[in-house]
This record gives sequence, C-alpha cells and structure tokens, in this order.
Amino acid sequence: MKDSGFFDKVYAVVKQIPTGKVTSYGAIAAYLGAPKSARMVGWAMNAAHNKPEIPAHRVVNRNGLLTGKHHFQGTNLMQQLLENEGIKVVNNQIQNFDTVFWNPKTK
DNA sequence: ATTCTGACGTGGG
DNA sequence: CCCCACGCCAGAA
Repeated sequence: MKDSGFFDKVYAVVKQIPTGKVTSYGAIAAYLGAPKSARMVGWAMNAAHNKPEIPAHRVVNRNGLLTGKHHFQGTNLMQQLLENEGIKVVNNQIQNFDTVFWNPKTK
C-alpha cells in the first residue's frame, strides 16, 4: 500500500513478520528493491518507534545479531521479546537464525 | 542550505 | 581471516 515512501514499505513488511520469526534489514531492503539501502530500513525502524505495531525487535542484522537492542528501553527488552516468541538468543545473538528467519518474499 | 550521523550490507585489500 | 571504505536515503543540528 502506498508507495508513500521507503518507510511505509518497510513498515508493511515488518508488520507482516509472523510471531516467532525474524528477518534482516537487508532482506527487507532487498525485497523493496534496494539491497544497498539496508540502512534506511534501520532508519525506518527508528521512525517506527512511534508505531507500536511495528515489531522492530523481530528485525535484526544479517548476522542475526540484535544490533538495535540498544535502541530499546532496557538492555534485554529486545532479547526478552524474542525469547518470549520462542526464539533463542544468546549474547545478543539469535540461535538457529536460519530456522527462525522469515523471508518477506515467503509472504 | 550544508554537514553528519545512523538499528546495514557488500566488497576489496 | 580481519580491517577499512563505499553506497543509500532521510532526519536532525
């Protein structure tokens, strides 16, 4: 919906991430047709902070590392949320990343 | 208006 | 294998 901009597209994808799954910034960016604009995805997440409907905690970098956890309230809030969904996280690193990975294209 | 930074990713040395 | 630099776009100072 709406090509209002890169942001809205990112939101649309992130909102569609199923529970217990995660995706990477690059995957979303690539899905949008801008594999080099992965940074924008993260930036969009920053703006998404205002939109509680955006599970930004389900979006991590291509390493499966919780890089953005620093932007959340606490220190383990992001990790807690992920673990709450069944995702195992150790030292800010998602375990079985390939297993919990969700490809926007799969939608 | 200009400059810099920022939740990334990929490639080159 | 590790380190550095580039690209992308947008928002804030």
